[in-house]
Amino acid sequence: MSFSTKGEYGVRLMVQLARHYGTGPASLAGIAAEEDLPRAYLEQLVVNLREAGLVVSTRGAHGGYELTRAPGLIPMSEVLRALEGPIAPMFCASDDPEHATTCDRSSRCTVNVLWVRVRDAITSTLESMTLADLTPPPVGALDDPQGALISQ
Amino acid sequence: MSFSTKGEYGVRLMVQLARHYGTGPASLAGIAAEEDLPRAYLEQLVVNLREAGLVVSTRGAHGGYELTRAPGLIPMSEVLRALEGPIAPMFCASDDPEHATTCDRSSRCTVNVLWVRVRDAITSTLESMTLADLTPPPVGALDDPQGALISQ
DNA sequence: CGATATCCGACGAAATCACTCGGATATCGA
DNA sequence: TCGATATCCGAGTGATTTCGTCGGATATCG
Repeated sequence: MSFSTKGEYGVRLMVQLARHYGTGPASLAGIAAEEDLPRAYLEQLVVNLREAGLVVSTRGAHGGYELTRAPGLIPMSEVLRALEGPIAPMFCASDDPEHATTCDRSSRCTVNVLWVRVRDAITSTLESMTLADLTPPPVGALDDPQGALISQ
Repeated sequence: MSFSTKGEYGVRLMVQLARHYGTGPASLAGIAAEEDLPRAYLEQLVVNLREAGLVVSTRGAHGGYELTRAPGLIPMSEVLRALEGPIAPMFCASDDPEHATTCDRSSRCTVNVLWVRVRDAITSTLESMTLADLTPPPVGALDDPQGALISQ
């Protein structure tokens, strides 16, 4: 019962992009260095983020990736769905109707409600948080009272 | 992001034990047949349930397993912790303090709060449901709308 | 005694995870 | 135009986890 490193690294990648938001594209090499993550692996993850429309890329020198929206407008549910696929604690309780394989026990299954409730708890939590909630304030904002609240 | 078959099969096993609650031990062979699950595999899972104090076993002929408590007194959080280990969507957000490996990023990590909230959403959902909520009422219980026969 | 169970450890195939590698393509500054 | 810098893309790989199976020891009941 845990997210993989795709979710972990991908979220950290997105936080870095949020910190650079508005200052042009940031390269994977730079982010990999800042977060101490394998660059070639991030390359794989960012494909999913791009296909989900969360980031856009600029090729060539001084290229890189940037968010397509302000961090406050990007719910974490969208980020994790892009990285890890549909949120489904069990195959019979996916939030993607396409991947919800109807199990042959459905008629007499009394357990499904458990997985559905767990799924809804996860998705509503992820929907209630945005990238901005995970992004530390810029370096100069030492007297920001909410900054201390986030970093606790 | 999903529970394994340990969680799935184990919960279904527990539901069967709940249905048999109060009528003496139920054998794994019988439950495996009822749920169409591999008996030898259930044998492995039930070890964890026994060690967690959720079931007791009776050896020998006419032996089997039975719940140690009424289904209504068994929260699903306890069942899934026994089957899947500590609930932790990320290694740095385990509900078992012993397994909560302090990550070296903890001082500057802004992402941890996300995993903690997801974890709390899962655990509180699992704590709010008991085995009785997943156990269909017995066939002859038409005059027991509250399911009191199983839940207490 | 023999049928029925739990108990216990070991083994193994298959899938998934967490990457790495090599090269093709695009863009910029000099 | 050249070369440095990046993204893009598919393939491959070793380690780990998952999902079981198997064989046998032990306990209990009739």
